[in-house]
Amino acid sequence: MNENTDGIRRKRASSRALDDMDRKLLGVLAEDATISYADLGERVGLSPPAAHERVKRLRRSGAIRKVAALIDPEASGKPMLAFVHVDTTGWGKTPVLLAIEEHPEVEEIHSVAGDTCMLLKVRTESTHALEGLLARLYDTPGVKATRSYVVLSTYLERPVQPGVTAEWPALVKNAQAGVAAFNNRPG
Amino acid sequence: MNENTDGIRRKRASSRALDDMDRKLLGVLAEDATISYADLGERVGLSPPAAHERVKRLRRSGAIRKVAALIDPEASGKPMLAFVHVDTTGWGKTPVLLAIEEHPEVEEIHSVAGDTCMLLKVRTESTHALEGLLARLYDTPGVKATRSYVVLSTYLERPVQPGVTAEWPALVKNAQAGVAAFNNRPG
DNA sequence: ATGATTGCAGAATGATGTTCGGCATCAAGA
DNA sequence: TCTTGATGCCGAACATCATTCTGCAATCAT
Repeated sequence: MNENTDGIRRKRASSRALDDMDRKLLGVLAEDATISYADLGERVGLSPPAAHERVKRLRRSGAIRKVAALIDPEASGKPMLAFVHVDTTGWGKTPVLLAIEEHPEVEEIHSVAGDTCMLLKVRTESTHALEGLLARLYDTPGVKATRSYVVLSTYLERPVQPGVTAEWPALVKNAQAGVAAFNNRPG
Repeated sequence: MNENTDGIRRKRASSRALDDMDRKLLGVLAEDATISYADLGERVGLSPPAAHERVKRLRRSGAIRKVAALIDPEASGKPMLAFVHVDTTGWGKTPVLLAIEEHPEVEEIHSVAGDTCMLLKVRTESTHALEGLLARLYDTPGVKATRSYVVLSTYLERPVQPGVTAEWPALVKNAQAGVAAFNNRPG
């Protein structure tokens, strides 16, 4: 066997699975990326160069997409948040819908399965601005209807977290099923 | 008048409105916060210390919430994204619902206006993990029903942008409003 | 058993963050 | 109009940190 024993594409050096140390590093950097490598290394139990090496690898591999300043919505003048469900006539309306990403108010555009076609996350200055955005949507050919869910309070909003829940209590019927599911995981 | 003329709480030094330079800085830093102050200053037309001073102010004022490493969802082992609408019996179920934020799969929890009470953004390892999370939700007292919108494709997903749309074409009823909006534009 | 590879620590170096002093600009009040 | 205070910027100095290099230890494969 010219391959490792624990999977098909392990050890390919540029896209390896994250180990515990990587997740610890990501956990710290996801919270504060301005930390020095000395402090970072101390937090995870690594020397500064070792921490730097692993972070560099995480960046190259794409595990760290980018390091960015997260802007306060209210400070940027957009206190209103809403999720907009868009129903279109037929499929393939995505290209024309993507035009609205020109507006900095639009933060997410997803195609979803369910009783709606597209889902938008938008952040606007006011109700008027939301109305303007909806008007812009209805001007788009193929847009049949929209339903807006205006956020009243945000209790949690954070970026992608490095951790995963190891075990979902209600789903583990027996130990064997749990182990089988674990071994079949895609990562 | 011991106050500035252009508003109630201008010039309070710790929470001032963002000017054009601030938005330019935020625009750059929202994309890449690893840039050096020398390059940052060059991008916006400022000396390194001046850029540093303004960025420091933006951090102190809270306009920059934090500088964080943005993690690739697939690299962290959570390729599945879903929005979950939660219907509860009556109000005030938020405190018990907040317990699920323990799971790193849960990225957002909002209370919304519309035909549902709460809205969750969750990112899971698999459909099984999503099922486990839903089971966890149904175990929560007061949860009546959930509707999940599984994301098929994500066309856009970005953090809060510094800019705002100055003018919404469909909303401009007369020239005067348009000119006023134009003059107030940030860019 | 042995050679190759990987990952980490310590030290040196270069780049960068950060602070300081001085100057120009602007607004308010005499 | 002149003065006074505050603000924001620049250039230079200084301190800190990122980054690289070398060597060593552990691991895996032959």
